[in-house]
Amino acid sequence: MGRSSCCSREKLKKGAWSAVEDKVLRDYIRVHGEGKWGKVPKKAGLNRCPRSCRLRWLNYLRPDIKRGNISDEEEDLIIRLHNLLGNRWSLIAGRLPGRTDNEIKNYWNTVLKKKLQAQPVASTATTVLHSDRDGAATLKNEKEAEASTQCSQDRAASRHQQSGRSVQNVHCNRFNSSAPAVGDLHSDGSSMAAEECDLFDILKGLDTEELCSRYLLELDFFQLLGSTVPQDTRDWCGGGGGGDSYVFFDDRLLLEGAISDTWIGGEHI
DNA sequence: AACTCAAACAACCGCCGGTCA
DNA sequence: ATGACCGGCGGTTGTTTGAGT
Repeated sequence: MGRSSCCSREKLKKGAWSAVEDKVLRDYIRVHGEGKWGKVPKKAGLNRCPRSCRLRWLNYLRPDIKRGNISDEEEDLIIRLHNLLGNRWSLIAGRLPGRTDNEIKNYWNTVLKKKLQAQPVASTATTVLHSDRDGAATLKNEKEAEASTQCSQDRAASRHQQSGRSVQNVHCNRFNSSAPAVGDLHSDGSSMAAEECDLFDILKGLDTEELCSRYLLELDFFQLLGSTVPQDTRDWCGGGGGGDSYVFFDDRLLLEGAISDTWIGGEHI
């Protein structure tokens, strides 16, 4: 399995792209469209490997890419989605129109990770659940905490089992009590297009391993998958634009006494 | 002005799953 | 059935930039 780098296999240019190369690639894709990356370098006359072309297009040249700083709302959303999905950058990026997985990954690794680490309660795998107000939902020991976070780590581990690569940066911060409320995030309804936040669409991106936390399993999660999606969830997913009743769907998964209390912070619903 | 260091960003790499000949 | 290829993903590395001294 695997393969040697296509760039090193042949004598292809590596490193930063020049403006000329950008233009050539952009023009080529404008005419021929995306896809068939294997043929792009030759046809476009670029001395680059196909993967490099694809990456350059996806992460930089695509016209719908939003350049510039990550807004507070976007940052909030990234944190929340990361809580839920772990390092599934492409899935997270799929919820942030105009942002690439690479951009989000970089942002997480350089900014958010430090921010969350600076908040002692927030984000380590062994302080998964914590209530700093009444303590009711605090996990009493690390084993419990680890059990609830193991699933996403397992997934990452299995992904890397064969390669023997160590698993790093696999976080499971879904009970991050410092995370701001989604109601704040979406109160203007602007950070997500309606079609972008369909509950089922999001759930499609998950697998059962992602949901194997004992806390999640204790909830009647699958009921959510049936026809009884709560109205307020639909409201939020519809991007209804305002209102105080927005409840993110994974809040639902956590809405059990102190858990939800902890995660939501109590002031937002 | 020169240097150091950290942050930010772009790009590469290894791997996996799907597809197709 | 099999192997090569392609597209995609996440982790890591290299380079650039900017702040601080």
